[in-house]
Formats: sequence, structure tokens, C-alpha cells
Amino acid sequence: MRIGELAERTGISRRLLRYYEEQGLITPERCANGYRVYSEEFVDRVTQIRGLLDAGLPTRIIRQVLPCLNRPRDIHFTDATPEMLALLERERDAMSRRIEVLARNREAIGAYLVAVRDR
Amino acid sequence: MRIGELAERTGISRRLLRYYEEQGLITPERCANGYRVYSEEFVDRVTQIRGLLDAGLPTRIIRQVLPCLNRPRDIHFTDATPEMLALLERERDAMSRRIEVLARNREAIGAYLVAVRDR
DNA sequence: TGAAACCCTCACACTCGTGTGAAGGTAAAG
DNA sequence: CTTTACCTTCACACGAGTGTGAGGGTTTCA
Repeated sequence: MRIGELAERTGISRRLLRYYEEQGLITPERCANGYRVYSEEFVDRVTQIRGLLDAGLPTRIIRQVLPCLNRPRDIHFTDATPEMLALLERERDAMSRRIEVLARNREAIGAYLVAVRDR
Repeated sequence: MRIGELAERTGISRRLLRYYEEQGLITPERCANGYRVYSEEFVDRVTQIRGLLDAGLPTRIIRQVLPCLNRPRDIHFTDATPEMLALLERERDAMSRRIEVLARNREAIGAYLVAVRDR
């Protein structure tokens, strides 16, 4: 599949797909004319990258973390250095905090909306 | 309280506090010599701004939304135009989606950590 | 009085994730 | 053959956040 199809299937712009490649998060094949060629698994992979980005992880961290979190469920332990594990733990905790803040603010907005509706 | 104390109490740098002011998110008093003066409520206010920013709302939206979400719990209905309400609803839903993604990715990382620990 | 620790504005500059468009090559269909 | 829809790289620009520094005022305390 070429970049346009992947973009359509993941909802990620071509631009961003190229950016993720530039950042070393994905490395598609190239065919003779230079076009990028993506295999099926890139759909999942790209979706996961988006998820992690939305989670607030910078590409720098994602680059380190992705090899561990590889899809499908065959977890790779190869590169799980203690530093990496500590990093992952910190990120997981940061995500928990982010979720809490997010939920709290969503409740605040939700409560406001309810209050206005019942006014 | 002056900017240094607020920075210390909220964990937000002076630089950013000035930036939020520049963006119209907070408007501290000034005393005669030009120093910014913050009342107690700014601690909450600034924390909430950070929360909303972390939640992915741009300052542009926060600026519109903050007057409605004012602390403490005395909700202001004054500026609740239908457009604003629709905006808030959309943002709330976007936050829900973001929370889901975040939670899913946290689980993925958590599962990985558990798997590595139990190896 | 002087030094330390605040504060002010202004401004340059960098990162990061994105959008957008230019200039050009390629492929498929009329 | 030409049009259309892809693809390529390159580059400028934005918003949000952030660091840093210059140049200058104020407060506090020894």
C-alpha cells in the first residue's frame, strides 16, 4: 500500500506519515520509483504511534519505546534495559496523572453543561 | 503574592505565567511599581489552565471557556451562547476520546511492564 | 551603602507537531 | 497524448511552550 491509502486508512495525513518516518518511528520500504510502500502492519503501528503522541509522549521517547511495545502481542524483551523500564514506569505514571487531570476537567465541563441545561 | 511565589506554588515557571497573561488567560493586578500581584485564587486558576492545556485545548479555546468554568463553584451563565455550549460539548467529547486512548496506551505499557517483571 | 534576590519588558531563538504549497516525477485512464 | 491523481523533496510558517539574555528598576537585609 502507498502513502495515500495508509493515510486514508489511519486518518493520519501524508505529511505526518512522512514526519514520523523522518523521526525514525516508521521505516517503509521504497519501490523503484521512490514511492513509499507500507505493509499491512503499518496500520496498527501508526495508530499506536498516534495514541502515544496523544498520550503526550514525545517522538524521542516513542522511538525508544516502540521496539518494546511491538505488535502483535509478541512482546520483545530484547531491549528492555533497566533504564528503559524506569522510563516506561515514569511515563506510565505521567499518563495516569494526565488522565486524572483530563477526567477532572471533563467533569468540570460536563457539570457546567448539565447546570446550564437544567437552568 | 508575586510571580515568584505563584510559580513556586504551582510549579509553573515565571516565564509561562507571563505567557498565559499575554494570552489573556490570567490578568493579575499590578502594584505601583509594576509588579504583578496574584490573589490566592490564581493558584487554582493557573492549575486549571495547565490542566486544560494538557487536555489538549488550545489557549484560544481556554480563553473562551474559562469565564464559564470560573472557580469556585459559582458557575457563570452570562456568556453561555449556544455556540459556546456546542463548543464545550465537542471539547468534552474530544477529551473523552483522548482519555480512552490515553488509558489504552497506559494499559499497554503497564501490561508490558508486568510481563517483563514476571518473566 | 552595597549586594542579593526579586521584579519589569523586550526580544531572539529553539523544539515539536502540523499545515500548506511549490516544483517536479510517475502512473493510469480517457 | 493529455489529463488527473498520485507520488517525491524542500521549505516556509504557525501555535504552544520554553530557555536565555540584555538592560533596567525595586526590595530586603546585612
